[in-house]
Amino acid sequence: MSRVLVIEDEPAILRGLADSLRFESYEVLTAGDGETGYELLRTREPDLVILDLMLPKMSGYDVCRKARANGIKTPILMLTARGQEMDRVAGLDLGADDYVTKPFSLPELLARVRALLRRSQAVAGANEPIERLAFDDVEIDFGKYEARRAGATVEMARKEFQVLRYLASRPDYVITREELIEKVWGLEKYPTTRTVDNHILSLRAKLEREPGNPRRLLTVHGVGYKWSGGDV
Amino acid sequence: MSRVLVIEDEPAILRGLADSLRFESYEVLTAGDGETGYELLRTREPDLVILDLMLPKMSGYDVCRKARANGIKTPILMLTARGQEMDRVAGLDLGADDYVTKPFSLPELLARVRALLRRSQAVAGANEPIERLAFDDVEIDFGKYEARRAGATVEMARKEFQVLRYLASRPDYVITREELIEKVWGLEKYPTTRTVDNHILSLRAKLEREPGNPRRLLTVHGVGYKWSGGDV
DNA sequence: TACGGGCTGACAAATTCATGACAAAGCCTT
DNA sequence: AAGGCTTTGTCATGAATTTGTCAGCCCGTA
Repeated sequence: MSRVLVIEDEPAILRGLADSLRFESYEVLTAGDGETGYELLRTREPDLVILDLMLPKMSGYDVCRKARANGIKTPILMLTARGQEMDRVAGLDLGADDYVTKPFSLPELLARVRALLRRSQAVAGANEPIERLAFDDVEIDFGKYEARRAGATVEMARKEFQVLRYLASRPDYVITREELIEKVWGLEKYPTTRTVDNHILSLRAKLEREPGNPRRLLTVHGVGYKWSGGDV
Repeated sequence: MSRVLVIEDEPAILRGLADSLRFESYEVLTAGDGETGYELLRTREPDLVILDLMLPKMSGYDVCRKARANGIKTPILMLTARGQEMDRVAGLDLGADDYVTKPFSLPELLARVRALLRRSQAVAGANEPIERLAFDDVEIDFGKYEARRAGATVEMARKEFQVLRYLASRPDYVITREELIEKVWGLEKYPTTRTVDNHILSLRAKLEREPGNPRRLLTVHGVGYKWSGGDV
């Protein structure tokens, strides 16, 4: 799961936030002042920062500005006390991505956290996931989660779509099982490499002309699998 | 570059927006009340309008409605205060193209501005909210919040209209519960994903021929739901 | 106060997914 | 070319996750 850094000086709020976030199974880092917070932001590379505006040693303002000035693009969710007279637009102009006023509703804050993370992950995708894939008599649309073969719908499970999508996004490159697990399953889950084989197996059964003698989903012995895009 | 009209009565926000937009090298027009704003919209033909909902003399609501009534198709980005009693989708009903709740994140607002401009320059929107939907023996008018089946009125709750509308605006594409919640409910409210299921359930009960074996409102296990528009 | 809409929680049902075992295939050494 | 070790194919099975469904509660409105 994602790593969230909370920088907040009021112990009660810090505690509550950290607990709630952990309950939602985020990894949580905390800091009680701006300087410590900035160090953690810089060194531990969280996926999201929840940043109070009023902090000892270095204000949230400054943490935010300094982070952006140093090219740190981590999404920042600002916490400010209501009535804290601050030009909101200007505040966000520092580079914060969203904004919640204290006292805040915890569900709302969590919702915003999720939304920010979702958005940042959507952007961060290293090599563009492909939207469509066509070969032989098969057509696959990853946005619709639809697969057809010779016009007929083929039922595929989510993991199958994901595995295939990842492989096919880098045609002809060999992908190790470890990489596949990291990218498709994420870092939290860590199934056996055997599991990957099974998904390959069922993909072959559904998509290959001769599942026992694959032409598209190829094994590279001792290394991993690859998607072969060329004509066969 | 594009010309943007900002209609907003709070000077601090107006100023901040105008500066930011200019910094992004847009040409910016401003108005502090609805009447002036509407005049500028009519006479200066901006490429985009950022429109506050609460305005002196003529509300953003009315500006929007009047503009559309007069055939002005300029994209409109609505600004609404949080908690302001406004239904998210209903806001779009007026003919606004997008909206942002205050306090908003400036980067997000700018992103939406760019998106709207891009969209308007390309072909008219891919996933505009739809106004009407007809299938099998069912007819739905989202503007009027009316649904009929075999000619007889079907009572549907507002949330049901909204959920259906969002799904049906992107036929065949799988929408996650999270996205549905964000788009229909917004981030201030954040119901359980279970809630989504219930609305789907009741929609199926009202619209599907065989609610237990749906043909239109389909589940995509592990991902979300989709509206299937094709013939069945 | 009654009522409909809407949210939650609980449990059952459905589906996907992970694992382990064993067979088959591949690779390397001799 | 044979043997031995490693890697992969394949399948059955049970665990885990996800969804369907329903009853009950809360809330704002008439």
